[in-house]
Amino acid sequence: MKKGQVTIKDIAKELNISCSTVSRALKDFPGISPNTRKAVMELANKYNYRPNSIALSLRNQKTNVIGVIIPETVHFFFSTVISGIEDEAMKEGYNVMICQSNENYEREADSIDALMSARVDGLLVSISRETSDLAHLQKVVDEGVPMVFFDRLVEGMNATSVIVDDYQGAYDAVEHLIEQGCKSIVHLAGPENLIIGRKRKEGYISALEDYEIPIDESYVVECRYGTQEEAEIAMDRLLSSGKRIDGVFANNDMAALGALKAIKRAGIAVPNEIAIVGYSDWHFSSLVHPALSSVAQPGYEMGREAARLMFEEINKEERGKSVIKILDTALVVRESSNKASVNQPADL
Amino acid sequence: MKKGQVTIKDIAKELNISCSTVSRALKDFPGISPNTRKAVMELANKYNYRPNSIALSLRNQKTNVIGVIIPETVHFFFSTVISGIEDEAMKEGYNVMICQSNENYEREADSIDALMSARVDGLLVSISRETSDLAHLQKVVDEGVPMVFFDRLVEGMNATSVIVDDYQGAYDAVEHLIEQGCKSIVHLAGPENLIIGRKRKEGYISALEDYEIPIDESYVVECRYGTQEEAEIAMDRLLSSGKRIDGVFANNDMAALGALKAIKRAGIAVPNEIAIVGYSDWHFSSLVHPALSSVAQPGYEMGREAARLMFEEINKEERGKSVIKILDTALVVRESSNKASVNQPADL
DNA sequence: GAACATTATGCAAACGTTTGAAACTGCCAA
DNA sequence: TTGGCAGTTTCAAACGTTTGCATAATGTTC
Repeated sequence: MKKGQVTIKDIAKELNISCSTVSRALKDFPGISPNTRKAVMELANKYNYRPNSIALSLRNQKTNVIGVIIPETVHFFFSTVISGIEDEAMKEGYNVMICQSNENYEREADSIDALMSARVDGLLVSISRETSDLAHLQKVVDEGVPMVFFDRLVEGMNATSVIVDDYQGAYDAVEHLIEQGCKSIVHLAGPENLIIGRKRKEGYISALEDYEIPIDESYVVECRYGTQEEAEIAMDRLLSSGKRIDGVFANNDMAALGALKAIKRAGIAVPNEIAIVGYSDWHFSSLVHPALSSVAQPGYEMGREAARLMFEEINKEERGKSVIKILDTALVVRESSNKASVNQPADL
Repeated sequence: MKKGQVTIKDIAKELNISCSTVSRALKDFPGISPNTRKAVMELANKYNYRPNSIALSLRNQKTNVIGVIIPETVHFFFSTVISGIEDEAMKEGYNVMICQSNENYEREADSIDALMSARVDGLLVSISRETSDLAHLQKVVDEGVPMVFFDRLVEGMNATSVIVDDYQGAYDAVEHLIEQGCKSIVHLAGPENLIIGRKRKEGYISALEDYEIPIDESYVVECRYGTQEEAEIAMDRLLSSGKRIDGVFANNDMAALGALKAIKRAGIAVPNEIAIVGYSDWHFSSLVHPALSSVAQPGYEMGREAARLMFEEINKEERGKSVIKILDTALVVRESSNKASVNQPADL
């Protein structure tokens, strides 16, 4: 027996008929005699024939593959996005090619090249933290390949995007802290070059303004890498500065956790003396002690929505104008910011 | 300008030369005049020419794509495996197509079909919990497509696999509990149909035997789904049964966490009255309170190793005999099982 | 000025599939 | 006998690329 998978040719040869006939028999085209059809079907079944997607792609100029570029796969939020993309793609009969940029510009550009070479029908991208030069992305647009950004909005590029309402999420979080009685709220901010971080900071500031709390820039500390250690150090410094602090709003949960650690080590009670709210509602947030309040982002929904918008673009003839879809966040209040909860025994 | 990406044909037409010449010029073949080469290169650059992988795949009968089938992407361990696979694949110039089975047999079979249709050069598979019929996998082997299993060994199929030494990992964990003075150790076991779970149970039993602790089957409770809630209920039941219990070895960290919750709610001290060790060392394990001891599995390494074995198989002519690569686990001792630590203030 | 070597280029087939058009088989009617 | 028609089937081209072989154009040699 021949190696590899069976092709239409193999079937044609074995039955002594032409490829065209086999092709038509396989798809119930009119004008094929019942006998021929039956013989073809049987052989196809016997040899487990599967249409060669590569050949189809070449002929149809369509691969039914979408490419995904994501900063890291090992990240609770992004893994939920992938899951959403995958589910939606499978439903639509698309395969998904994944590349992780590891937050590295070079690798992002290389990955885009690889995916473009693979002639993906569309690209779902969340740009790396490092990326500021947009040439590689512009090329994609110029060549007419639909592209949808998710989670991280790209400035200077008018493209369809799915993001979360970071401003509102942050506003809600800070408002909640204020309602809990906080007046001196620290913000562990994200890096300045990601819109995401800036929007959250804006939400923080607006909330303070709306409640007539004076804004003190020294209460805003940039945590560039968003790691636990970085936040811990930043928090230590703030605590030992002697400033009055009764609330912390962190740009992400890892930072919130770092802050929590520093605060506990300093012997300060959470949430009673300092209340904390994080951002992203990572998997671990509900599991630490005290359980961390956080702003939940709908990752799975984001993945599905981004894929959906992509398929819309793929299916329509002319390029429509780009949409920005904003998904709502949900503030999840847990022990770390809920002063009413502290008299109950802390659970986990 | 023509829509879509530029092809060799486009360049050939514009320069009034043949495709062959362009093709050869692009890859520095001998026998092309410097002038022609230069003209081709310039145009290729100008139009951002990228070889069409689809056409290449068809011609070379090789796609440079590997397929990955994974139970879920939203899972700390699996996401690290994906990361390892992706890094290794990119290094070797391969793209990665990912399908998640969501632990569903039907979907797993469909995904395999889709990937085979896409003519992937190899398949990396971690089978779903549900899978017991292996016909879909056997077909892959029969058609000569290299396949490597990871994490979950497939019985009745002699295939290259990368797994973790579950027996030893479990043995180490239970031995550690015994060394901490535990004598009545509960095992929250995994589902019987996954080898993984059975191996861990064997490790548990061997450790008890080696230390001459009598084995009581009622101390082994199957947690089919491995959720926190399931384990919590199981633990509640065990605690209220009046049995003496001073240690828990759980089949995974979620179950360990469920047990921890139940135990704390019952007012029993961890680790002093009951010590707990989980399995997998999920991201959250170090973050809960008390921090959970766990058996760490090298997910990233597993991904890389599986990919590496796959490329080896792809590159050699005849199918070699299948290897089973066993990676070592590492016991990470934290507060939940370290009685020496309890006098120090619990951190987080 | 014929024979030949060298250099640069083109032709055609192949990979697997689809599809419009052409062609072949019977068969019936004019 | 010819024409026409339906029912089947085949041909050929196309998608983008590579590559063995053929060919063209030029230069070199006796």
